[in-house]
Amino acid sequence: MIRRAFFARSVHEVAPDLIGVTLLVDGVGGPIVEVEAYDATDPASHAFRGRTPRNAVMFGPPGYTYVYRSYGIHWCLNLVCEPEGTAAAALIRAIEPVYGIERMQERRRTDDPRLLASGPGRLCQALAVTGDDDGLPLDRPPFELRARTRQPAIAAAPRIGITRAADYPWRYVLAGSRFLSRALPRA
DNA sequence: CAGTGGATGCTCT
DNA sequence: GAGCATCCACTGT
Repeated sequence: MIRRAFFARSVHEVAPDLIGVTLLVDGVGGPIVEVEAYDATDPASHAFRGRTPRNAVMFGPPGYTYVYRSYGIHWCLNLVCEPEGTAAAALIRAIEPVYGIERMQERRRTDDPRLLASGPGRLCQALAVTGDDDGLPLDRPPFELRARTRQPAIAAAPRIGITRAADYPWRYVLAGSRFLSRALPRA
C-alpha cells in the first residue's frame, strides 16, 4: 500500500519510484511502466503559469489525482506530488495490463494487449478514468496503489508530445517493457 | 513501416 | 482565436 508521504517528495524522486507500482481503479489495472515528471519550474507544466480552475488540484496536497482533457477527446491521469503549495505532478503514461483485462478489452474495443493501456489517453479509457475522477485521493476506492516488491530497471528519456522543454529527460520507463507508449530513443 | 491530417473541447491569451 | 502532456485511420512505400 502506498501512503500519502510517498508523494510528499520531489516529483523527480516520485516519478521513477512509481515504475513497477501497481495501479488499480475498481480492481482494473497493473504495474506502471511509464511516467513523466512535471515540476513547478517546468515550462511544459500546466501549473507553470500559476493556478487556474483546471490545474487547481496540482496546488493542493500530494497523493491526489489530477485529471485533464487532452486534445478535446482523451483524458490524462496525473498523481499530485510534493508538499502542498508546490505544484508538481507525475503523468501516468502506460501500465502493463494484468488485472481486469476483459473489462479493458471492452472499454478499448481491442484485444491487442499492447493497445489496451499504452499511452495516457488509452490508459484512462481502459481504467474508465474521466474528469469526474479529478481531485480524488489515491489511498481510497476506487483507487488502489500497491508497492512494488522488487527494484525494477528504470531508464530515462525526453518526454513525449510537448514543444516546450522538450529536451528535459523526465520520462521514466521500465527498461525493456513491451507496454511503453513509444519505444525508447536509440542511444 | 513512415508520415500526414482529422476529430474534438476546453483553457487561456 | 490559438494551442494543445493524444489517438486513429489513412496514405504510400
